[in-house]
Amino acid sequence: MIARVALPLPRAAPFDYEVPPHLPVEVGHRVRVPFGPRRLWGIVVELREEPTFPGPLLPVEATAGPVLSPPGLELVSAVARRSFVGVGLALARLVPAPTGSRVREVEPGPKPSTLTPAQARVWAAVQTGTTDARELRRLPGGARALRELLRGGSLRPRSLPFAYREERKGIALTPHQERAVERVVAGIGREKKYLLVGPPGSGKTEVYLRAAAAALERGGSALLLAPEVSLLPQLWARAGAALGAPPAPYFGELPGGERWRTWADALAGTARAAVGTRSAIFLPLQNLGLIALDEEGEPAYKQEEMAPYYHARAVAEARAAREGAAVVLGAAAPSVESYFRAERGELELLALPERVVGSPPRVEAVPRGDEVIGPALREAMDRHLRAGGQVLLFVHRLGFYTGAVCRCRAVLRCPRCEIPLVFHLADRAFRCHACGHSVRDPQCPRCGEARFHPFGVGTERAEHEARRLFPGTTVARLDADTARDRDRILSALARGEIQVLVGAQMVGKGLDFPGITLVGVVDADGLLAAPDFRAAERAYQLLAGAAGRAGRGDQPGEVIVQTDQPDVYPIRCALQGDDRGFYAEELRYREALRYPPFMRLVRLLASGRDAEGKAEKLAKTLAGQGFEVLGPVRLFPRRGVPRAQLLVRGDEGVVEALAAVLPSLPPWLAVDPDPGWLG
DNA sequence: AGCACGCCGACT
DNA sequence: GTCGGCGTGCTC
Repeated sequence: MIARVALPLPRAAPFDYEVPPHLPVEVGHRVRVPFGPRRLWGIVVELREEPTFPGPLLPVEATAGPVLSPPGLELVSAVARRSFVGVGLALARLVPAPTGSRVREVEPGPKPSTLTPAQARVWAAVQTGTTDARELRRLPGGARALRELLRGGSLRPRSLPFAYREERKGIALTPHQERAVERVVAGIGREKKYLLVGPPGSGKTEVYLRAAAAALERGGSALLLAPEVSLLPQLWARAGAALGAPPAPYFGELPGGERWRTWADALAGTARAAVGTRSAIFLPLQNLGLIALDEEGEPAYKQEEMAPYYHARAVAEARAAREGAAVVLGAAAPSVESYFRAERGELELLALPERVVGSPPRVEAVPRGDEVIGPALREAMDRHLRAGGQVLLFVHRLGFYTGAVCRCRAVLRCPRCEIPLVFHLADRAFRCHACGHSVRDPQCPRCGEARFHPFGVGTERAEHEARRLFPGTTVARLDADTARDRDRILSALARGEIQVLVGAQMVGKGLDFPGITLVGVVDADGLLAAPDFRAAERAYQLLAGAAGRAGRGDQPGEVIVQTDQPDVYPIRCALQGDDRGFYAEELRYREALRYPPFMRLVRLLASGRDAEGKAEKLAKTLAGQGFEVLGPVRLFPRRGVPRAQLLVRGDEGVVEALAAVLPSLPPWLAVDPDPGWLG
C-alpha cells in the first residue's frame, strides 16, 4: 500500500511512501517519514495501490493516529489551493499537534471508580477548589497521581483566560427572535445560510444559542465563533448555560496542549459544541449542524498574516456545503459583501429590529476643532460623570501623538519599516508599531535637526486629556498596550471603580457594560482617512458598534461623535441609524469603481530582495496575458524585508485563471485571493 | 523549509 | 591559490 503524505513544505505536492504491512495507517493520520537526511511529520492525504512517483519508495516509519477526517482534509486542501500553497504547509499551520506542554490548571471530570491513596488526595484537593497543578504535584505522590488522573480523564487540563462568568436565566424570546430561531433550525442539515442583522442588545447571541441547542438535540454539533479572544468568555459562559455543558474552547493563543485537546475531542466526537476565534472554523466537529459567526463583518475573521490566507466566513460556507450545516452570520453592521449577498438572496435575511436590553441611544455629531476633547464632548462627559454614569472614549489609534513632522516637512519614520513613528508617553519615546523600534531623541534624517512637531490623537493622549479635564475621576485605558491587564480593567469597570475608559478597537464590540451611559468617538474623521476601499465600511461598522455600547442598562445612552464632516455618508448614516442608506450608497460606490463585491481583487505580495523590481516584472507579464493589474506599489518593509504588492482585478474566475498562469509560485511570491485590508 | 552543489570576489 | 557569497535544485 502506498501513502501520499503531505509534508510541511511551502509549495511541494504530497510525497509517496510505502506503508509497512502491519502499520495501521489511514487517510488523515499523522505519520513520521524519512525525508532526505531528516525525518518529518506529515499527514496522509491518500492511500493507493500504485505509486505516483517512479523512483524507489521509502517506508512510513511511525504513525501518531488520526488528526483529521477526510472531509476536513478536503476542506484544508481547497483552502490551500486557493492561496497557492502546498496542502502540507496549510495542514501544518491549521492542525495542532499534541505537545508536552505542562498542565498548569485542572478541572474535574467524571469521578473515577477506583482511586489509589495518592489519587484520592489529589481528587479531594481538586474538589475543595485547588486547581493549580503545581500545588497538586506537591502533595505526597501528587505528580504521578495527577498524571494518571489526567490520562484517565477524571481531571482535565484547564488554563482558560476565562475569569468572567455570567448568569442568565431563561429569557423569553421576542417574536422576531422566535422566528429567526425557527428559520435557522429549519436550515440545520440543509446547508442553509442566514444573515442575522440586529443592533447591539437585540439578542443575536440568544438566537445562535437556541439554534445550537437544537443542533445538539438532533445529535449534531455546533460551532460558535467570535472575532476576538476577548469576546469568548461571555460567549463560553452563556453557551455553557444554554447547552447544559461548557463548550470546548479553541483559539490561537490557547496553549498547544489544550488546543490539541479540543481538536482531538472534536475529532473523536466527544466535544459536540465549541467556541473559538477564526482558526476554530477548521475544528473537526463531527456531524456539524450549526456554525454561527458573531460580528461577521469584523476583519479579524480574515487571516492576513501568512498563508494559507482564508476568511472564516468563506470557510464556514464551504464547510456547510460539504457537511450540510446551517450557517448564521450575525452582525449589527454586516459586511458590505454579506449585505449584498443577502439582497441577492444567497443569504436569508433575518432581522431583529428591536432591542431587548436598554433603549436606543441619542446620537449627536459635534465638531472636533483643535482640542482632543472638544467643548461639547467635555460638557456631556461632565454631565454623565456627575450623574454617576461611566464614559467610554473611543480612539482608533495607539500612543500619544500618532506622528511627528520636522521643520523641513519630513515625517519622522522608522528606519527599518518606514512607517511613521508614534510617540508614547510611557517610555517617552517614539515607537514603531510594526517592529517595536524606539528612539528617544530622534534626528531628522534629511536635515539633521532634532526638533519635531508632534500631531495626531492616540489613546494615551485621550487618556491624558481626560485626566487633565476631570481631575479626581478614575481614568483607565484599554488598548493593545494594556491588553494583559484587560481582565483587571474590565472587572474594575464592572464594579464601577473606573469612570472613564479610553479604548481602541477592542472595546468597540460585544462587551456589555450597562454602566456606560456615554460613548465619545474622539476622531471619526481619522477613521475615514485610511487609504483603503473599505475605509467607509470600517468607519461605519466602528461607529455603529461604538454607538451600541451606550444605553444597554436602565439609563438612556448618549453618543457624541467628534467630526468635521458629519454629512459624509458613513458618518451620517451611522449617526442616523440609516443602514439601508449606507449600504445603498456604498454599493453604488463599489460598483462604480469596480471593487468587491462586484469584482474580485487578488493580492500578489512580493517580498525580499528587489521585491519591487520582481513585482514590476510580474505585473508586466500578467498584463501581457490580459489580466487587469493594479500596481505594483511598494509596501512598508516587514522586519526589514522589503515588500511590494500588486492587485489583479477580475471576476470570480480570476483566481483559477491566475493558477493556470502561475502553476508553481516562486518562493518570493504569495497570493491572497481575498485580501481584507490593502495596506 | 533545509541542505547540497556550484560558480564568481576578497583574503591567508 | 583558498573561503564564502547565495542562486538553482532536490527530497518520495
